[in-house]
Amino acid sequence: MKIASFNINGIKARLPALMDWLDEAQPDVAILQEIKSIDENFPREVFEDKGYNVETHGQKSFNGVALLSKLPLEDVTRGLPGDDADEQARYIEATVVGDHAVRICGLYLPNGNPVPGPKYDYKLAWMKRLQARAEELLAAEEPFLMAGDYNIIPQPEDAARPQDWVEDALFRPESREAWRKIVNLGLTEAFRARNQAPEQYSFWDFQRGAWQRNDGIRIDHFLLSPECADLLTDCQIDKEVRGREKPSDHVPVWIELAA
DNA sequence: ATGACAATCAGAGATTGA
Repeated sequence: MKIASFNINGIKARLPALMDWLDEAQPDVAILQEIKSIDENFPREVFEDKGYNVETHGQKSFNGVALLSKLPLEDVTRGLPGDDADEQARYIEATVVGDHAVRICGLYLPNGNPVPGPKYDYKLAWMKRLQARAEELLAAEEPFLMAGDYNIIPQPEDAARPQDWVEDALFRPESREAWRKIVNLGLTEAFRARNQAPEQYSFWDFQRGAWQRNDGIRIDHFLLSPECADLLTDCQIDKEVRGREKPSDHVPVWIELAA
């Protein structure tokens, strides 16, 4: 089963690029972030015509996540537990049943800039809630994954110019500590489990010719439960997508599971 | 210190992103 994550930066603006990528990459499941659309305006029919089931958790203008799946999406829940007052659409869960049942958690973790400030406080609080959700799911001892745009640069080697990010919410010590606390619950970061190569990025800023200079960062991740990590057979980044017509600033990351 | 770039909503320019 091929499961991909892609921050598309606007479903309306990215529809042609997204359709082209789906046609060639043929993921069984696509976890999308930043649809920037309310549910009613998401073009679900064009994906259903390709054989995908569609579940969205959108909001007006900003954020918004979605799941596309060739297998049925079961027990869908929207929103990250732990704060009923949180109105930002950044989290969706569903179960996909192939050879194994896998709980899919799609997330768009807050950016958190500027630091310090309320946006950074919100990021760290959101990560605590994500940790709590991971602890709940781990207790079941079943396959699950949390994937999406984490807005976290885990290590210096995950940035072309780490010195540029030391004061940034994506790389601050508090951010990376919160990330490590989640990983250290016993989750496997899929990409580094299979690839130690340098200069592997998933985001290049639109500005200053970042793509042309390969000035990127790796901030889109898959975290796998032990039972899910045992099924992992591959993890790759579709880097070339960034060089196409009207691209997102992120590119797809995908895993292959023996599921 | 600022702006560079893109998307959204709205119908200009502010807001957000990373």
